[in-house]
Amino acid sequence: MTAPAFQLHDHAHCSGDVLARAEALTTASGARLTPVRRRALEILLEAHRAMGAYEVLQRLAAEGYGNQPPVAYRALEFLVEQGLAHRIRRLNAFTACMHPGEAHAPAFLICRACDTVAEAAAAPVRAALDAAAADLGFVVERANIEALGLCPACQAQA
Amino acid sequence: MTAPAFQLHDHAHCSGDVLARAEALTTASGARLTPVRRRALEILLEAHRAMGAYEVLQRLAAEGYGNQPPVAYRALEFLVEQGLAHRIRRLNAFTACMHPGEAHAPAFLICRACDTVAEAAAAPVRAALDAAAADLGFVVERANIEALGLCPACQAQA
DNA sequence: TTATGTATGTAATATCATAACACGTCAAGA
DNA sequence: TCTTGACGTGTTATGATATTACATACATAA
Repeated sequence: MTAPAFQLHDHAHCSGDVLARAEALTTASGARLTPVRRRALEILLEAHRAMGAYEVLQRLAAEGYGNQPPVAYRALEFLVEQGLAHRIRRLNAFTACMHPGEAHAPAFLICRACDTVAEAAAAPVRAALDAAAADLGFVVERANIEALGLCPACQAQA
Repeated sequence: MTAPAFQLHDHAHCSGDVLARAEALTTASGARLTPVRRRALEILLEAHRAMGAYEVLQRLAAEGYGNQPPVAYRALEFLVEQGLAHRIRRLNAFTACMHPGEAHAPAFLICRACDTVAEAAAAPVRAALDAAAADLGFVVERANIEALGLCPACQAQA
């Protein structure tokens, strides 16, 4: 387990808080946060890092859920659609969204040394992207913005 | 084959031009644009769209090169490192860079209807990303910026 | 020529992801 | 009440993507 996103914080708190908001959001939108889905989200929150689908699957299976890939992929896909999790394509992995419900275009900062992933405020980034796309007449619906580099801790070590 | 990046253009010209610059750049940097590597780049340029590694491999194998995955992955990885091609993670695919040598942080605009990929000028996007990262003390080395949406042509159809 | 680094070929395997179908549950409407 | 349809889950099977490890060849410079 790598260090939490670049700084220490009250993990139990942020985790429980997010989970509560996730419940509220899904019921509000008519979606169902079923046991598998809820557990998948909890697993991501507990790990507090990006996890591969098979890794999540393993944990789910250990708790009595199905142990075939679609079980994990479906739960994760649901979470992503609901804005409760994000997919990090560079890592073929998923991570819990730390502030669901708030409108945000996430940008991910991936440390190449310790693999920690942080979610940065990317509204200005998204705005610049929309503008660049508009120049070509392209309309952006979703965007993946992923940066690879060094987190503060790993910079210090080097 | 989908339409070239959102507008018609002299394809043979842009292709040959890029290839010539690729030669110059690699020799200048001490890297070797060997036959497989050169041919992989040509294949990407001819296709003028994002291609999967296995698709490129098939073409290479048909021309007498090795037919195992590493052949394609190594050539493509080389091209990406040299800035002659880009990897589109959302599509698990690669595409030739249309203006190698020019410093640029590419952003890709992927049409979800026709799968065409365009490379947008993303200097402002990258600047915004660097700034957001700096707020967290993170230093960006490489970035993948990929947008999914609708190209002008497909917007017109809808 | 020999040593060294780099490039390529190949086999084997690891990792990631989806299609297709069966079964169960629940709620809306006949 | 019965039926129907939508949704969620489980499972089998397979497809698609990517890498490790090792062998061989080839260039360059000491």
